[in-house]
Amino acid sequence: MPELPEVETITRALQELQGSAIENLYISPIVLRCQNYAPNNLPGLSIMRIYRRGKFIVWEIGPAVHMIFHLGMSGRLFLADPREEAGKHTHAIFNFKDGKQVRYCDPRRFGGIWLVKNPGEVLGTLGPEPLDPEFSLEYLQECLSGRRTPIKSLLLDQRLLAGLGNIYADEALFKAGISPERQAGSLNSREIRQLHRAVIKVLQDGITHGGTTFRDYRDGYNRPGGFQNHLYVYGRTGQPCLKCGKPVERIVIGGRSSHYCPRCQK
DNA sequence: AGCTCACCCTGGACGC
DNA sequence: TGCGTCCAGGGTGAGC
Repeated sequence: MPELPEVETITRALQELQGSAIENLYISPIVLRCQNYAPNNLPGLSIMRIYRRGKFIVWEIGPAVHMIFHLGMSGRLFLADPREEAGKHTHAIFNFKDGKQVRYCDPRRFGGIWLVKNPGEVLGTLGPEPLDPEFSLEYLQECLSGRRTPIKSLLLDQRLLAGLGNIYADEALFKAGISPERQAGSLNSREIRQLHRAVIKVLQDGITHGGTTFRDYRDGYNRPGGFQNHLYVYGRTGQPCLKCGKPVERIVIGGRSSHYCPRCQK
């Protein structure tokens, strides 16, 4: 389940493609979500820029095309050795004139590829980047104010904040000492400040360790990440809290599993 | 408008 | 060993 730190790690690896020209490509129609530009016109064009927005990876191609990837929960986008056989569930392959190859694989097919002229068509509803100054304490305060929905559900809403997923939302709430079930509007200013700091910190730490490999995630070179060794609550149901020793509990909030310490998180 | 929940999909874990 | 069942979850959209 690639979230912001995983997608950022992949994006950084793929940035070595900036300046490379496309030789040929294959995209399976089953992963092509939207297309207002013909893939046949791509060969010969160069990758101008590669960047991340929320959990999306954007390739700016030629003067006016954007190829946008979302990895869902089992997707991989990585530089591959063209001589190696493509695995099952390889839905797209990009060959570049300098000999590089990128593959897109996604067994569960929750992800997808968009080929559009205007990236806003896909990214337009996203909230601010959590690691940009735009995500200020005041902004978070405004988002939570008056909301009765559980804080956990709100943190996963990409319209308010782009890039947070289940793992880092649980970790941020643990770090801030806040129960995932709390109504968002009930947090006091001290708690909001702690949550604001915690969100930024867990994402930065995740990036530092190259992301979390819980099941499927691999980086832009198809290697696992290292942050799974630094998780406090996610996936640790029944194991002792690393701060107080009380067993970590798992509950379902808004249809998503949530892991928390009933003693450390109020 | 705000909120909850079912749905999409497949590999892997688990029980009998 | 092998079969069946259940679960994971991001984003979307239906329904209350």
